[in-house]
Amino acid sequence: MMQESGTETKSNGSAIQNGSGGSNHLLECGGLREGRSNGETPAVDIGAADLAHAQQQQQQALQVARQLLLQQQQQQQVSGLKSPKRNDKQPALQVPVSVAMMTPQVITPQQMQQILQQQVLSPQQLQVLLQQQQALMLQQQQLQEFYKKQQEQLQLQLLQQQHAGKQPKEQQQVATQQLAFQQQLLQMQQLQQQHLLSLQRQGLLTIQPGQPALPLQPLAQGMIPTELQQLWKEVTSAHTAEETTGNNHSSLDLTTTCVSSSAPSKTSLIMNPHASTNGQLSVHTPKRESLSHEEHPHSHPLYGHGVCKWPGCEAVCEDFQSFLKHLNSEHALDDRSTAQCRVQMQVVQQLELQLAKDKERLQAMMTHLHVKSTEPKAAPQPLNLVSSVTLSKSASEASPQSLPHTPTTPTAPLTPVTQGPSVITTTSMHTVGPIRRRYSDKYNVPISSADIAQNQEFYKNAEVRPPFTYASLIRQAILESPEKQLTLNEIYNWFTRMFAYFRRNAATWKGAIRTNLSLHKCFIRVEDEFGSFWTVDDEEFKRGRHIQRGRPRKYCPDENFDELVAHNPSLIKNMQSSHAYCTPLNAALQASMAENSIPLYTTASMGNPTLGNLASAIREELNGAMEHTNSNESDSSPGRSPMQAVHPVHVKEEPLDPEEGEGPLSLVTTANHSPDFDHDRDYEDEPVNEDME
DNA sequence: TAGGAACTAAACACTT
DNA sequence: CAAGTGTTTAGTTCCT
Repeated sequence: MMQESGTETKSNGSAIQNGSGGSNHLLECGGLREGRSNGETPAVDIGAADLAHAQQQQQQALQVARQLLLQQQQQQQVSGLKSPKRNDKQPALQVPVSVAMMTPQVITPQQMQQILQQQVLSPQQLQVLLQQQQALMLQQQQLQEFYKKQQEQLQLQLLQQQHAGKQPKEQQQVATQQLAFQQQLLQMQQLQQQHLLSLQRQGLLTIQPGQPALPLQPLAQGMIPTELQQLWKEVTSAHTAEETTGNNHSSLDLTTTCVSSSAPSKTSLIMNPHASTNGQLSVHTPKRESLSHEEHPHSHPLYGHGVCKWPGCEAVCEDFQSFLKHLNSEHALDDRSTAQCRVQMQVVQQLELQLAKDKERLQAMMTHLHVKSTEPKAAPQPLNLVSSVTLSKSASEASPQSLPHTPTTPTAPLTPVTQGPSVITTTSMHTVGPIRRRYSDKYNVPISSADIAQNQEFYKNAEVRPPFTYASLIRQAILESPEKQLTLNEIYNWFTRMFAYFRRNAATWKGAIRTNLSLHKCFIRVEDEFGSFWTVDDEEFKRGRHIQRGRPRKYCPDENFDELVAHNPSLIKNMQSSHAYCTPLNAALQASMAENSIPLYTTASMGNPTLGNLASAIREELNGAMEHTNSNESDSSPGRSPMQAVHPVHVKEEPLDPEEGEGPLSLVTTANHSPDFDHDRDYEDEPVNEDME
């Protein structure tokens, strides 16, 4: 079990509470407290987890690159003026194929989600993303330029041939086009390969365990016969079409535009068909190569420095001729080469997808950050938090399909991501370690139902720790309920219902819930004849600090108080916590406060109108004084209601005087404390009052 | 580095 | 008595 815990800790990783080595195990061990011993396991588990995590990051990076690529391509396609017949002809093929082809390397929707969530966007990361994007754009530009040139060349050739005018025009042109196209393909592949390599170098692209040497397989020469066939067909038809349009110049321009803009996607387009029909060929790659070499003998992408650059080959070839020989013999079109090409295509496709998605996300993030940063209240840190939230949102939105959320295996490095979402820490992705995402509490940014709803499906199915604090979640659960109140058990149920993560280790998180309910002032326990339930004082929650350690016990059936409560069942926790020190008047005052701050209780707390009014008056006075005090207290009691601020400290009275009276002692003790509402006295200055009494 | 916040674990008390 | 509930404290980790 220790291992389990370790694993989970890791997997959840940074996300969760990496922190307590001891506590983490509990998460996994489902309440096996005894299992606490763990100091040792962590190390081992961590290793494995780290690996997993690294993989995940790599995948992430891969997808980022892909998305960028894809998006660029899409943009180009859209902008591409008369995108040629090619696009028209094979539009349907592309999608299915690409999807199918991606499968092997596909990141499950969940993983994607997690990745997205995990995306801890530190400034450095943003920078990296931007840089990557820039690099990609540069490459795109290069591609475009290249295609322009190619087109020009092609046109020149055409013109020349037409000049010669000996051969049947059509044949000549087709042949020329074919030549040029082959060349283009090669060049394009080369560029893509370079791009992939560069990605690799940047660490964006990593070899996946199941895909050995993947990145090393260039597209060059990867054209499958069918693809070539398709391509040529298109070329032919396209050319014909161009001819019909007449003007060579205009067609030239158009072509240039089209090609340049849609070339990359075309590649995939053309290739895609292949995926389905595992190529049998009719056209020969060798031919193509030799053709292209005739024109650019030394520019063969697979040949350089006297070495065959076919992935994993590196055979030494004295001269270009021998290289060609070698190429044709060793890397002829066979199953292996085809498979390699296919794999490479998948890689490219994935990269494209990821690029597109990540670009979207990046934009959303930046937009969001910008917006938030302009908001007066938002502090830099909250911004991060908020943005992170948005991040996860956009992530899920961007990839709705990624929501099939089949929970990944427990050992999967999912969690790390989890934490990411909410907490974009300044720690870069590599150090994703313990990112504790505490989303709304800290900065008084309550989770909106939308926040949770956005990823509701995800959290329901993925065993990912939600990036919200317990307090936030509890609040959410309560607020979501029709009555705005829930029993403890109902809160439990909400957690298990809404979050797959809370379907295990019940002892741990249930305990955490109880602790939070007790410690956070914003949670108010209300008793009625049927039992007790919890409500939330949203104002208190928004105030920020919820935990007030050492405050007097809330749960103390004091006689006077009980009576009061009997009439005002909704007397809140706040009151309870301090009632011990207070007289009924105090209670009334608190009730009034509750009334003002907690609409929910208005009626109840107003049980005694007179008291309520009186209390209100007093409260106002108090507020004035307290505000003064609070302003000095700064963060120590921002959320504290005046009453609580007044009696913050009864802290350990019970423990302190064990002799005094057991059992409901706290009540007794507290009750004895200060029968009169002596609030103006600052108890904080006098930590231990009991003794004084 | 200190302090605050969040979390976890645990102990204890009370209720059902 | 056991289980559930509620409170409190201590310790850990993370973040500022």
